[in-house]
Amino acid sequence: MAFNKKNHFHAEEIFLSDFARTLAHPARIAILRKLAENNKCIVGDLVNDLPLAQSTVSQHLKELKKAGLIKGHVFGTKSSYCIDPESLKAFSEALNEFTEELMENLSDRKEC
Amino acid sequence: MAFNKKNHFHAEEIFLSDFARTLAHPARIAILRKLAENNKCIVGDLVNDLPLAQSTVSQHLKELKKAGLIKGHVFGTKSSYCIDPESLKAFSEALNEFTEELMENLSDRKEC
DNA sequence: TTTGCATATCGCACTTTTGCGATACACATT
DNA sequence: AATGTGTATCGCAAAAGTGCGATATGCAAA
Repeated sequence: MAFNKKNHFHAEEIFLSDFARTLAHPARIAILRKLAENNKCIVGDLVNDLPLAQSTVSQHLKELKKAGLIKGHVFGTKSSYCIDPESLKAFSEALNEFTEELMENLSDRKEC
Repeated sequence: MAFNKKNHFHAEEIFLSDFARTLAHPARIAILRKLAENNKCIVGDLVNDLPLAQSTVSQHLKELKKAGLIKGHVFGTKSSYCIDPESLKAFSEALNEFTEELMENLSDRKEC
């Protein structure tokens, strides 16, 4: 933001928007898909599957990790990543609660 | 993106990430909350409730509208916005399917 | 019709995100 | 020890996002 106003919003609004931002790139969605499909993936394979440079993929992995959605393990010269199921569940539930909350309020009324 | 590579990703990945991007700002989360609470809101009230200038709020509304999540109605000199329940439902379901898909794959295996 | 009001849009500055090549780094192999 | 391999990090450039004041626009009231 040009002049950060995050402090002026509620914690949960920030939590939700931060999580949404983590998913706000097709590459990161694709990475999560692949990690789930294969349970875990070595970085090299991800790079081969994605239309992005190795350094770029590495950055996206870093962001997902920072958000807590994935975990990284190093073995030898390679390293692999996998989804953190706990974290995924927490995020998923938070988002669900949010949309549920919105829809509940809506269902009471018809006009608009 | 420095050099747009959206074309290289799958349509659904783009759909999901675009939706996530729409939610990726606390102000837009807050706006959705208020719209749901009040069913609809005149812009002036939103501006009063948010720590942002009128022009900025207007821009966030524009983005939410562009994403299809809200609808705008003009009456007289004022205008009001409300959530589009259909669209909200569609988005919510898409996100759910995504996280379900991820978790299903994960539940089969233990190691990581 | 003039004036005022509510909202949208424009123009600009600043920040953040994205992408990539180059490089650093850690481990393996020879 | 030297070399190779796979990944992370750095530094930069370009693009997108954010915020706001100023202005435009469209309606309403006087």
